[in-house]
Amino acid sequence: MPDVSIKEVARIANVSIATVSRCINNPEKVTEKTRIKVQDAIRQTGYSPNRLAQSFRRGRTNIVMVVLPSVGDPFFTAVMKGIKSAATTKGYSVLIEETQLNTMTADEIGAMLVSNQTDGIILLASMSPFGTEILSAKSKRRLPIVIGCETISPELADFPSVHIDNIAAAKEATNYLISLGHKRIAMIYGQESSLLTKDRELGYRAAMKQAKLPIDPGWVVEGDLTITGARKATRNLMSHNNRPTAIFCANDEMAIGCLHEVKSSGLRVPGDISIIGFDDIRYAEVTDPPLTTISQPAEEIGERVMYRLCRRIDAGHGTTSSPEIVPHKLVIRQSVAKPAD
Amino acid sequence: MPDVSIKEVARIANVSIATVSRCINNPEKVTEKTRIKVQDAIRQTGYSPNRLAQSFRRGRTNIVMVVLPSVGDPFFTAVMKGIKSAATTKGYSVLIEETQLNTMTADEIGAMLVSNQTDGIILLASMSPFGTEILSAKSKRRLPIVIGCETISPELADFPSVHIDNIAAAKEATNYLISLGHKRIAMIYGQESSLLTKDRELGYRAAMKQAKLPIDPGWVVEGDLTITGARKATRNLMSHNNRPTAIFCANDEMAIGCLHEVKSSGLRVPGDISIIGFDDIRYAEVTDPPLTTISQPAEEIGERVMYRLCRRIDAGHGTTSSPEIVPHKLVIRQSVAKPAD
DNA sequence: CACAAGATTGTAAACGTTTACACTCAGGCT
DNA sequence: AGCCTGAGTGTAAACGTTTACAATCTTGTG
Repeated sequence: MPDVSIKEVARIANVSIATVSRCINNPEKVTEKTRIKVQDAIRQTGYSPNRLAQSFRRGRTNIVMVVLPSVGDPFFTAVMKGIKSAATTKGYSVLIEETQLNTMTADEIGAMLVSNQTDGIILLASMSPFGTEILSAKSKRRLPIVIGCETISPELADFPSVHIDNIAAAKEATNYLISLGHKRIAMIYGQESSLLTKDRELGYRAAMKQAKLPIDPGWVVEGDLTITGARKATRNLMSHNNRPTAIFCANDEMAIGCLHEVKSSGLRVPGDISIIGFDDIRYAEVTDPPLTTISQPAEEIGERVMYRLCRRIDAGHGTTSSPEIVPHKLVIRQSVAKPAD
Repeated sequence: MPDVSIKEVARIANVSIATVSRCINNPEKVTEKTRIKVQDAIRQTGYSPNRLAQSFRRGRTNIVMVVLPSVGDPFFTAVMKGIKSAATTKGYSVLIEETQLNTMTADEIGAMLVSNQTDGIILLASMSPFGTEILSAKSKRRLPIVIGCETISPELADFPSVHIDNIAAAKEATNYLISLGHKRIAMIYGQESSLLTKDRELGYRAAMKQAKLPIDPGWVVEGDLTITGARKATRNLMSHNNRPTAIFCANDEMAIGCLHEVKSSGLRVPGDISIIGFDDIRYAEVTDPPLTTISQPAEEIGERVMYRLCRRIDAGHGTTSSPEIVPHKLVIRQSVAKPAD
């Protein structure tokens, strides 16, 4: 049985195609008798509506796109989990695009936004290069966009967003190190372009300033959010003549790389160097030593951001666009101790 | 400027809509003069074709769906990377579905297969429960499906697939332990339902048999492919009265959990217990000690499987469906040593 | 019993493309 | 000049839905 359309069902059930359509979409508008007739015909033919035609007619695909830095990052996959679970209950499928992969140029993403292949977009990556692209796309066709995890750049300010208070969280992490007596505290941040990372750096600097601790410029290094990037950054830190006693990493992925590198340089963690991460990915508790880190409610962020998107899709731009701040938490494990000296 | 359709462009360029369409899709069938006229009109109006209408008309979405056990698993995300890179060069978007998440029932996946929202499917999860669903869907509408990583179950035998030789690889891993003198070798496998895991167990058993080493039934335990599952399994193994000297884990994720559990029980790796993993995820080299494991060319598998799918989509079912075996490699790091006794 | 009102169903248009087919027109041939 | 060819273009149908509107049926009421 090849393509069976609504017409065939109508013929078999001996009703009009309109009735079949109503049977499926507004069953309450149809007599029980005909409903049964039609359902029988549907079963008989194995009919299922052509989604392409539906999408076309309704102007809705029930697909949303999520743009993230990397599907490999356990933190973002945790967020994805929340997104997908919400998406499923709302009847959406999820299309994934990575920015890291360079798989799509700004133009292509822009094109995707415009050519309504998707009903809405969740941005988990700041994508500064895409900023303008998005804005122009948005004005062309008011495509619902919401932003997750990232603090929003001024140009995107009128999009709804869901995230923790990155500045406060980073401050808390740094303060924890300070409270234990650390004075020489380094930080490995992400890419220059990442706002999220910028905020965490801001928090770190604020905490240091408040404690009146100086920051050696050589202590603040870029790690591009990957293990390998962090290892390289850590090597630099280790060879620094004014070596820090603690390192704050802007995400756990980097903290894992950092941890490994410190240990393989012969130093002990936390004996010689304390390390604190960010995100609380699931590997954080099985590192050696288990990682002290800032925990984000990743899955919850995902759910909320998806529900927020749904509201945008349904209600248009009438909805509020104020940022939604979710709580973070300092999780104390064993990678941080008092400084030796 | 709201929705501008091909009609508007035609009006402005003073040609028929057919000509506009041809200008876009078959520029060579149109005079240079009209081509310029039309392109001007397109620029002027900011027109971009309605993808929904295109999809509907052409019966093609240029979207493929990949079904995997969990987006969180670094191995599968590595495969995804390959898939996405190939997909992009071929002009496809990628839709992700997880089986683990239970986000979709078999019925829903079946429905998705049938209602041609996607042009094809890549299965990275064996999904035994979906087997029949898929088959029926396949017969209803010959939807291109290819299978990656998994060995294929008999019922899916006529689908193309790309994977390593899991049996041989597991055998190699086990033989490596045996060659170092281990005699009491345990295995933590995945879910019962996972064929992939079944094959690895087969390889393990074959190697043990060949070496004439007995397998204590208590040595072969289920770990459901997650860190926590593996930790639980490891605790069982540790408390076994005939404790193994080496543990073969069916994936690295579990090996990481296993490693952590062994160490926190006070035993040393590899001093007291050797651990070998499978997949060579990126965390494998930063564990303590770095993990000896079987490496799979994950990204390559992803690319190949995607290209294979493209061929299926283009050529229909005429294409070959023989499995494509890619090479694996034993990566020796430091989690395995000679047994103490 | 007739009629109004409301519930149910049918008719047909519309969504924006692509494409088979028909048509026009220029230029080269006999 | 008439004819043929082929390139370029236009006309109109088709894809499978949804839905406004019209038509019909049912039911309750005067």
